[in-house]
Amino acid sequence: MPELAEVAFYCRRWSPSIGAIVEDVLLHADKRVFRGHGSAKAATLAGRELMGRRLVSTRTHGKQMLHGFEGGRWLAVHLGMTGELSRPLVEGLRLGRHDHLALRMSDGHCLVFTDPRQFGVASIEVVEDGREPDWWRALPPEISSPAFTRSRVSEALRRHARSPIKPLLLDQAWFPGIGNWMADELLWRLRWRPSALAGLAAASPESAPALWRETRRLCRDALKVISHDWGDPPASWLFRHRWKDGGFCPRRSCGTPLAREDLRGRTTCWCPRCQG
DNA sequence: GAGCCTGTTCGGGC
DNA sequence: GGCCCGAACAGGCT
Repeated sequence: MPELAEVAFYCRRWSPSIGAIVEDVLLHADKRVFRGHGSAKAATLAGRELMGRRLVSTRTHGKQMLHGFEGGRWLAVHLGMTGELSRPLVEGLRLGRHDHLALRMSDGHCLVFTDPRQFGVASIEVVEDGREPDWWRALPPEISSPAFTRSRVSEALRRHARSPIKPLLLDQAWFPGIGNWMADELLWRLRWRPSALAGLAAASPESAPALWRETRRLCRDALKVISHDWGDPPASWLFRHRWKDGGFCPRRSCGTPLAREDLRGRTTCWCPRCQG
């Protein structure tokens, strides 16, 4: 599921345990989600670094999450396609076969990372200088940040002029947090055809500012609706109509049957009339 | 049983 | 080197 707003939603689930101490670490080190550590033994050793440490922060950056513990211990989580975070009570808890990491906390809750398909990643690291890990500080500007500028959007369009616009929107180096449904929503709002080359947009002076504005607006809207309680976006969004064949364009006075096809390996939904 | 899938990475080709 | 593309990863759900 997780794109920007869903990631924020899951991250928020752990934050009530900020201030609590890790009393036990259950880690299935041989699982694929710990591939960043190189070996199961290394993953187990890294997991031990969290023992006895207090959770001090949780944050997101696009689809990335970073949980900070005392003493420069960090737990990074990427949810991949099917990852989730939960915070059940320790009492009576039985872990499932896809619960790869569970931190038993001193507040009586367990911080659990689940991911059946294991496209997600969990990794633990120690950073002695008291700062966040280097790779985290090197992430591209978040869409909601001032560093995400019109000229950056314009540069993305220019640099990838020969790529269809939709795959470019999925590029986390330029649009961190945008995933498949957000990309479709954005293009539908802009009335751009997903297969149109980015260079076409780059050629028109209004395009980059429009894309910049709508991207920021969509992120804001999605966070508002989804990140607090996983609310469904309103029926006026493409979101509600794009999941299976047979949907209709929700734009007032359109109602055209939506097209749904594979583009570069990703299901893509658009309105053939509005996005002609 | 077959097909589908809200993500990322890697190797091949141009 | 830069960029574009398809394949691969895995398991639950329809």
